[in-house]
Amino acid sequence: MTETTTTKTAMTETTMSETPSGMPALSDFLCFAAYSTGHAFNRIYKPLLDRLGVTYPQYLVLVQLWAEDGQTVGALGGRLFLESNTLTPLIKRLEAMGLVIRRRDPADERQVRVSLTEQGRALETQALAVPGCIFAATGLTLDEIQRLTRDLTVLRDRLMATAETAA
Amino acid sequence: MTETTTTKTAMTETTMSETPSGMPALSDFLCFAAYSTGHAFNRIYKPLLDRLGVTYPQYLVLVQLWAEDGQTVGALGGRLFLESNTLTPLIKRLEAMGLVIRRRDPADERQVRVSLTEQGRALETQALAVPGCIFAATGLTLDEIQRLTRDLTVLRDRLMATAETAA
DNA sequence: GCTAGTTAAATCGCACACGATTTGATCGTG
DNA sequence: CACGATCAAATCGTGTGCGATTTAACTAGC
Repeated sequence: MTETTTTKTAMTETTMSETPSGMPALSDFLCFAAYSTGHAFNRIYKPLLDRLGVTYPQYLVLVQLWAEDGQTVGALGGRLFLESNTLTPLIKRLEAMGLVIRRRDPADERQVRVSLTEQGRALETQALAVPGCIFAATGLTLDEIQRLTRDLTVLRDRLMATAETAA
Repeated sequence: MTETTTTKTAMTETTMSETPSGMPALSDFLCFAAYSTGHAFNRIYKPLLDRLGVTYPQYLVLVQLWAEDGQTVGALGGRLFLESNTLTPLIKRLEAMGLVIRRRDPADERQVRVSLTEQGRALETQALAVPGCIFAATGLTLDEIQRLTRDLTVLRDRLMATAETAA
């Protein structure tokens, strides 16, 4: 109880399993669980999105635009937590595929508005089946999914608030 | 109850909020929550790992090696869910930094074993503070972290099992 | 109304991820 | 022992992510 292992962290002092080296086991890292689950989702999405001809981040942009067309690059980035350095080339690829058009906003030429083409709108019909497939792959109930989604969202927002403060 | 909206998925039929287009709102996507939480973690880790001079995936490899030195590329990949096409260049960067050495296994020349250098072992002391900082950034209790980690791990393993079956 | 400061995208460089293929070593069967 | 199958890494090409910088457009203060 009155140990002298003062170098240990709060995490390792209590219940986390620990390797001989003193570092907690990787399986205990929440961040690794989030990291690897994200990749696992990506692998599930891949075959479904291949049929649509888009990648997962491209799909996320399209979901945004199906909900509200003509958003600026900044607005899309705000919702997806991505910067223009990631979005600009991604959206240019969507444009090259003929799914969207990029236009500078006449009222503020600094901004670029992204609009769906007819083909881009049409793709939503194909995409409607995707969420159901993903739902089935999780093997979770709707309640479990909602709770997990909420918990992760709370965590994400807290992490981003911390990152904000640190900056 | 006896609706005719047969094109809707199980998810959209029940409780998920829905945009005018018929696609569930992005905030409802569990996969997006995992995806964005992973990125949020990455941004928290960045300043901590910058001091160690490594990236997050490089850090994960080092955590593995601190737990068990001399693992093969395949064994590391099995634990991190990464393939040699990702790991090989990553580990070569660790080698270029002088943190690890790569050696072909004499007993089976197909395999490459990755071993920590003195400098690589020494880095663990610096890294011991990292998990505690991350823990603080989450603002969660240990119980909450453990439950979320377990839930995510279960989900990840189920997704990977599905991907396995589909292949 | 001109200039300094701010803002939105775009650009550049680097490091993952991952599908697909290649190279080299090992194994299994005849 | 031979040789095809299998296996572990490595290689190659494409597409994110993101820090840092640049460019162009707007805004505020004098």
